[in-house]
Amino acid sequence: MLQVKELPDAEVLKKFTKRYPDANIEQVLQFLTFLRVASDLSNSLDQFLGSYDLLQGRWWVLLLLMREDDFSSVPSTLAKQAGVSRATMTGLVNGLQRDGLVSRVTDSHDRRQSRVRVTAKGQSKLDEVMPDYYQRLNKLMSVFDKEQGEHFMTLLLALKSQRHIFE
Amino acid sequence: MLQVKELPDAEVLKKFTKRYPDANIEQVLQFLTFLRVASDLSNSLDQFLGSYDLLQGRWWVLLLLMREDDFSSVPSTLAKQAGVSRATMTGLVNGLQRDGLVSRVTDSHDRRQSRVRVTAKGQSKLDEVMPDYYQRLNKLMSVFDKEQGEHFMTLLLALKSQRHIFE
DNA sequence: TCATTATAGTTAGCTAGCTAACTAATTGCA
DNA sequence: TGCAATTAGTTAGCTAGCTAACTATAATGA
Repeated sequence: MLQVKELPDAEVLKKFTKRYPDANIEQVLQFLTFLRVASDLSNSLDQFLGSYDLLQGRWWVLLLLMREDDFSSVPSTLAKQAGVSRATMTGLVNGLQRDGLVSRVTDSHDRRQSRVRVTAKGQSKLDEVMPDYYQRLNKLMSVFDKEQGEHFMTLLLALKSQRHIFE
Repeated sequence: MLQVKELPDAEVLKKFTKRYPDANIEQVLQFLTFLRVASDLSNSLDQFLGSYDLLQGRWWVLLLLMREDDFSSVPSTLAKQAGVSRATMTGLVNGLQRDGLVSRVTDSHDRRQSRVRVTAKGQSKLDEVMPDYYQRLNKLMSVFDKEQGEHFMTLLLALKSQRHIFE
């Protein structure tokens, strides 16, 4: 993820505008600020999760498993839900298994599949993390009042609808 | 970067709210949507840059070098500006050098330092990419009118000011 | 002066993403 | 029925981050 600390200043932008006349300074700053704030927050979240020996990838796998009634799922489904490749999911599950947070169960009618289940240790890990997470999230998002929060969502969804433009 | 495809639906959120009473559904959705739209756009940008054999890391190094009057800088400065470690910068410069987009110049009074300079090939690479980039960025950000764009920035900066909460 | 401290760059080894290629198992259809 | 196509999971090898440790050089201060 983009992580530029020094956004271009006025002088630099002027230089670039000269070389590349299509540049629109406001738009560039809005876009870069958007990516930058998001990556800063994402890194902060990782730092927070790191204090519980988790990172976003592993944390999400645990959360996806907790959604299920029997606290278990299959890797390919998890991969789709998490938006990562099956290969990546193999790695995430390996790490979680090594730490004792999930277990692999081969009990299945389809012998290509394996099931992944959150262990008791995995559940108590989440029970430690989540209250702290929700309290911090509450503080964070309280910078917006109700109207601002809704407007923020509207703007985000408008931007999202245009993501094909870079493809 | 967080990349969850399936944001929690109402039923799942209800289940979580039961287990973790501090959860505030609107806030969770706003936060996750924010990270998700940003990571989608970041991935789209990478796809776009990939069509020019670049990725964000390398692209930013080239841009940082183009800011300089003599098109050159030193790795440690580049690392600070790009917000990556010196080790990561070594790797980025290696890749760029292998592709002939930058060169390393050891000409220096401080023999610990080396200078990195954009080559003519690197400059023409950017001259290919940037007009296309600015045109697409223009289309993307045109979903916002002037007022919306300014409001978006205000909201982003408010959120940014709270990033310490997860640390 | 010269020993300590700080800085620059690299290397090694980690996480976490990717694609492509592989094995095993299942499904589907001629 | 049996072969082809599909699916599930893993592995190998890539990019791009990180920290920690290392070498070389420069700066500092007793």
